[in-house]
Amino acid sequence: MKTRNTVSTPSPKSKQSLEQVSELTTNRLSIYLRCLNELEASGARTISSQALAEQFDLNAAQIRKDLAYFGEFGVRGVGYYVRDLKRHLRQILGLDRRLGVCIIGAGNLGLALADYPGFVQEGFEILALFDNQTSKIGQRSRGGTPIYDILDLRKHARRDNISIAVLAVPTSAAQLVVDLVVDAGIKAVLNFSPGALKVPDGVKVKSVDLTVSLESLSFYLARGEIVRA
Amino acid sequence: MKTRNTVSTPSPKSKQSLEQVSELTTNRLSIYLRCLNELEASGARTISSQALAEQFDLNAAQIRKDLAYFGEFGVRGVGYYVRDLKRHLRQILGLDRRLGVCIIGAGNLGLALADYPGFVQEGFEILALFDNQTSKIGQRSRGGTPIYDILDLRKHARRDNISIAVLAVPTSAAQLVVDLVVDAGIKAVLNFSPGALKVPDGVKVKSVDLTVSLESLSFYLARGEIVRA
DNA sequence: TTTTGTGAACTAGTTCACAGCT
DNA sequence: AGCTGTGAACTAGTTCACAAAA
Repeated sequence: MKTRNTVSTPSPKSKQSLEQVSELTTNRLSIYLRCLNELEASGARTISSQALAEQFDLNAAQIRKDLAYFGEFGVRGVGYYVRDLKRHLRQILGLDRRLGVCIIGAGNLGLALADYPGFVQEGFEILALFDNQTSKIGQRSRGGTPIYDILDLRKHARRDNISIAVLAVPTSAAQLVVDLVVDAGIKAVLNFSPGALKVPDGVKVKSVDLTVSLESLSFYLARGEIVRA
Repeated sequence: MKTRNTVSTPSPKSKQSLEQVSELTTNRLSIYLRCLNELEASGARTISSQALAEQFDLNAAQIRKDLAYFGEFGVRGVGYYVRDLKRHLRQILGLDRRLGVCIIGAGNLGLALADYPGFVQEGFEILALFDNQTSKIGQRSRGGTPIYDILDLRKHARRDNISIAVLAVPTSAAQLVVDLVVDAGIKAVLNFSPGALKVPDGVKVKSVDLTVSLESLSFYLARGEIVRA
């Protein structure tokens, strides 16, 4: 609407570099991409926000608003071209390239994550595991991911261009390890340890807190009993 | 001064059964409990919301407001008694009892979760794994959790009083499996499969979506490059 | 017509600031 | 004095509803 530029590729808004996009929005972009993958697999060429919302239990206005932060990808009277929108979302999410991932902690969880099929997806590539136990260093996960010495993290991070670290270490080691990760120049961390981690500005941490999740379910169960009583 | 044998709690507000408490609040209750555990371990007897906020990077007013949904646990001029508040939080979160947990899917992830130390905590007890592969049924996880036939889920759920199911199955099986879980009378599900699950009212699903988490980190990295450019 | 993109209205969540209790 | 509990103010997020475009 603002752009007079009527080219087929809808030039991304200047908004993109100026406005702060909420994490709730970016999480949904990821969900939209997944929906589009399904739609494309089922042969759909176009989809309206209305149809997308109905099919995947979302809100149509929210879909449009989320997308509108990044450009005008739709066609009025038609909807969105599935293939086009997919491409745009992949670009917005930075998935139009390889993303090197390492997993720190070659315990049960780390090894499981290394071979988790849902994890090896889109542009992500799990390049290495790291641990401090000498008995593990030099071994490989079942799927073949090599286990290196945590002390060599910086070296490998640079050489293999690792951009995301997944933390699967005991709680007691978490802060120490994330400091090493930051030191190795890695700017994005997916943390499975409970509790908050201190990192400098410019480093992003996302935490999956299993204790909080379970306790929240417990609350729900306890509450349900009260209500029913 | 302090609880002598205060069996009757400072009468929980009638609010408790009436008002709808946000999930953000219940997640934070879990975090507060963790903080209190740390504080108690370090010998603190009382803590003010201010001190709690400073020490754990929270907001004092929010702590007070969150707690106030459930009762008046503080003492003006003093703060909160650590041990008392811990007890109240455990009761609110329904952790003052055993909670039977099962894990569905005895693949890498399911087996790792069964033995994950952070998982066996508070009132939670991982009682069983379930799978449909005959080669796995009858075996045990390293930590000793038995693997049963998914078809016997209902039987075991009743016998062992399982109240929470953790789903660690392939995406393609997720909806089918959650239907079995619901059918077995389980009312709370922690889902590790990507994508939404349909469940009837009265069943609570919490999802940990690793794809969304990773893609959100990727977005952050891509955005960072744009900003810096 | 259909459907987008978006201001406006609404709802939810957070933080402020202070009366009132200890 | 110190600190809680809470209305009020503020901020963030969602949904509505409609003008404009295809």
